[in-house]
Amino acid sequence: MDELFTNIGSKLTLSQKIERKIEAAIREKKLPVGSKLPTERELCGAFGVSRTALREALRRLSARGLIEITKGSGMTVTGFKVDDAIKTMDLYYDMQFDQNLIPQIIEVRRLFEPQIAGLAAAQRTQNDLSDIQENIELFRACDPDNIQLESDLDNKFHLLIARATHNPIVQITMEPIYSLLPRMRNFIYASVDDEKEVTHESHLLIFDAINKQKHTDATKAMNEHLDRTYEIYKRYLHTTFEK
Amino acid sequence: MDELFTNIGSKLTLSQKIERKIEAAIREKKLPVGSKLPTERELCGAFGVSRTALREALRRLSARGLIEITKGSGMTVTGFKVDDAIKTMDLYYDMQFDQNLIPQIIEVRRLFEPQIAGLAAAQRTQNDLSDIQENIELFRACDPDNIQLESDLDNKFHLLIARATHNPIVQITMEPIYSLLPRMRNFIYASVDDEKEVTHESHLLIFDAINKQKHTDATKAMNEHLDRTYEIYKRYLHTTFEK
DNA sequence: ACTTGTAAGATGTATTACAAATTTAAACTA
DNA sequence: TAGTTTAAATTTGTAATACATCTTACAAGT
Repeated sequence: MDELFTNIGSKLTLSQKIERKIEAAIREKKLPVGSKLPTERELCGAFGVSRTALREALRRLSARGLIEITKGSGMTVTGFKVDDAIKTMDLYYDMQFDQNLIPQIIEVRRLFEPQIAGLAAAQRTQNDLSDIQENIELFRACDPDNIQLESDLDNKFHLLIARATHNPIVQITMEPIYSLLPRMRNFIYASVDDEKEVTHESHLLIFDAINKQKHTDATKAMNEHLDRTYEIYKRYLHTTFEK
Repeated sequence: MDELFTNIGSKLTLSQKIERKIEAAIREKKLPVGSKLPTERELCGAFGVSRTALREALRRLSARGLIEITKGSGMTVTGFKVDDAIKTMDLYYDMQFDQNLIPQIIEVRRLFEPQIAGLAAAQRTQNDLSDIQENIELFRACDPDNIQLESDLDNKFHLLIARATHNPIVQITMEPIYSLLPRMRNFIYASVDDEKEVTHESHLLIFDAINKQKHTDATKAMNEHLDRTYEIYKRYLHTTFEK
């Protein structure tokens, strides 16, 4: 009797059923991206439900990034672009943020970023190069006492390289991680003295390889750069907890 | 007059303001995961808004996976776990799915999976090993005419290795990709003849390296395995479009 | 041609009422 | 007393109506 009588009533609320119907229509391109949805009144009539139930379904869809609602104007199908996915990942990392997420993030960076640098060397455009170069210059020129700006620029450097791959999946994977790094600054970045000079040199090396489209060199340079970050992290753990 | 008269109204709807307030409370752990929210009526009183506006805010939060609403019972703060993030990524890939997503996915796999195999060699447990071994055995024994099962097992193999890293970020990155692969089967997998034997051999090689915790060998074996996949893909493109 | 005013149409919010599910506690039975 | 049933109270879900606010289009006026 366990398996027999389960799942009879769908247990979904009416507004959830409506949500799924519209979502399915969007996924199947029956409602193509950019098209306008019928008005609320029309949809109420079509589904045969009250405006309350319909609107709650629409709120769900807009919260998830599937549609966009403009007061006075109407509703349009919005595609669900890279930024929506990145925001969701941001939320995830925010909720999961704790001490033991840090080693996991470092692990992923050491795993992926050298490869990313290698791909960037192959795919980068002139725009990418000038963006990275500008970032390096800003980093070099910034006040050594301004730890916040310094580490922000450092993160931006890695972000720009990820974007230079021109692969949106790489972006979605890495951008939420970079936006999380500022919160780890107190754990890692601040504990070093002559950090800035060494970082600047590393960045130059990486940029040079990407500029010259030397795939292997870029991978290697990024690898060594992150190895140093890891050493700093380990040193921090040592000085803080071991005593 | 440029700076003076800009940005007066926040342009956020009331329900969006409410959504952000509650979201902030959750992110700041003022509403810890697992705790129950006040009832709708209480929240209406607290915020001084109508039930309509409040409920639309709550619909948004539940759609995004931040809270769970149970009819008759109440509302609780849910964790926003790995599965929520994966579902979002699934939606993204579903919406972006087109011809040129395929090369991007292949690119990411060739970029990341060898590294993942290397990490798996270091982190795998006995459970991981037996799971992978079972998968290999099922693959070997499956009917060669059952293309569907065959490619599902193939995907599962790679999924198990990603899990063997025991790094949730790796999971979130790769799992949505694997769940997308079945839709690419028609594009890639089916066009090969003696695919199964070769795949089986490759999988054995990779497993062996992971089993013996040989980091470099695992990376290399996975690399070669994916190179072959890429060759198949190129061959498919050639035979299909070029003529 | 440009600005302003007006009306129509769309989404946003408020209110009231009731339906349906769950929880709680009382009443009842063995 | 322990367990079960019943009933009431609580909570979320849906409906219906009214009005507010924003957008757009178009007409009117300068």
